[in-house]
Amino acid sequence: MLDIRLVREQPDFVKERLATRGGDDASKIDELLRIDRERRKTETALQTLQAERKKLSKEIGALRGKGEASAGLEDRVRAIGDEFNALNEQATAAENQQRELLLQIPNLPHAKAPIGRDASENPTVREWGEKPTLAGARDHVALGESLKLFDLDRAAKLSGSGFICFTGAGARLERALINFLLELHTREHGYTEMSPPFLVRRECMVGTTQLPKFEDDMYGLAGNEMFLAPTAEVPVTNFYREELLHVDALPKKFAAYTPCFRREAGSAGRETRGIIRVHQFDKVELVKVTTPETSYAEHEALTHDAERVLQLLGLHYRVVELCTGDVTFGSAKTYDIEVWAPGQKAYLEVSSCSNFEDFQARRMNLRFKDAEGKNRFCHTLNGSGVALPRLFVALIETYQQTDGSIRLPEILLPYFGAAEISF
RNA sequence: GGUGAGGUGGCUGAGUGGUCGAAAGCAGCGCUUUGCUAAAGCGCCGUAGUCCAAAAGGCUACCGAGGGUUCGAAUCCCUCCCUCACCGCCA
Repeated sequence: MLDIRLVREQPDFVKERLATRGGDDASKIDELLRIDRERRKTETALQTLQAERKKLSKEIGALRGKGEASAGLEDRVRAIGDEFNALNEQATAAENQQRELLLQIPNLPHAKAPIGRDASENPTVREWGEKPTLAGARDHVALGESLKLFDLDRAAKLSGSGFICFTGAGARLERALINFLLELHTREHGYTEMSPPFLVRRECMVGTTQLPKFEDDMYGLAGNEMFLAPTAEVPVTNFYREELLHVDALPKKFAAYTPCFRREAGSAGRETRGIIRVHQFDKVELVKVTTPETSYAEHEALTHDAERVLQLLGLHYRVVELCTGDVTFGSAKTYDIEVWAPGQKAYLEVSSCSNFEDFQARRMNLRFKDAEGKNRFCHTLNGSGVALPRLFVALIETYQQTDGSIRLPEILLPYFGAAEISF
């Protein structure tokens, strides 16, 4: 969430930055400022009252110690109590209102973020490799069916539409890719592997900004007290929530494989062919906790770490920077990595690498003690490294052979145990 | 799931109704001393909110969270969360 002091001191700047996202956050800022004024006024009155009560109570203690009467004073303190309760209620209400409102307001896009309305205005930052020329390329659904890599019809029988069940070589390939990704990021890119819980508390979902705004997209359990994590970002970023880290311990770098659970409410019919958008998918996620000074350098590095996956697998991709109208709720700056899928004749988003600056850290009270001994909020970052089903799609569509088999890139041999998938 | 013991500052840990924002130790910072490494002595050292134009400073809150009792709560009571130990069940 935003720093209330920044909002208070530079409301026009905040409104201006928020306006680049589109939407009507300016009115929320005005409301926030009104509540903030009220809150502080109430708190000041409350504190004066408390100071009075504290002083009198001490006098009573002193009188009693000497065995003297204190009934008059006690009556006055009792009277203060009623006034206190009323004011206290007001102060608490204002505080809650302020926090709730702050939780609804998105992060300020980075000062240099490209201005734009929606995804169509995202500039391409770079491209790697070339589109393979495949005459009559089949798409992954046809390939998957003929090679029995997955079974969508029977998965629907188990769990409904939008679920995958990998089978045979498909299941093996999925597992091989997970191992390939984890090995790459932990052995070569210096991330610490983490295998976190998939089920997380409500507070964690608030910490990483999935809640309260996007509750409808989440799978909640036990009366929505717990949630199936929609990404490993949630458990991994919240790992140090409410902690004070030492500056020397930063940056923290984690790589985690987890399944991801998403309702995808409202996205029916959009990019839903085959296994491109599903309710449960595997992903290896990269998460960093850094100082404010290094977060942008770490962001570039994290993006490159994710790109390296596609480079090693020889898959053509492009990196786009999300414009102000498309950047996600909590992010200040995001790169999407989109891999080319010849069967789709389209780029598929396989990774979204974001710098949240202190937006998440403030929500989860994640701080560090800097060299001067001052406590400051950390910066948090994450990016997919990468999402499995779409990688799977690009891989089998890119490496399909004219005879219907798939010849895998050599680097996967130790993980998959074979060079090709055929009948 | 049951029973019991606990949750105090960055960490360890004392404190069972008022003078406790909280002893002591460790870590950190500053100074002094000794020819280095090191050690010793002295001092400083929690967080957040709020008042003031700001600094200085003041005030308030915070001893797991939320309620309650009381003139007054780290301390007593209730609920919840978490940790540990033992028992039960179980992959």
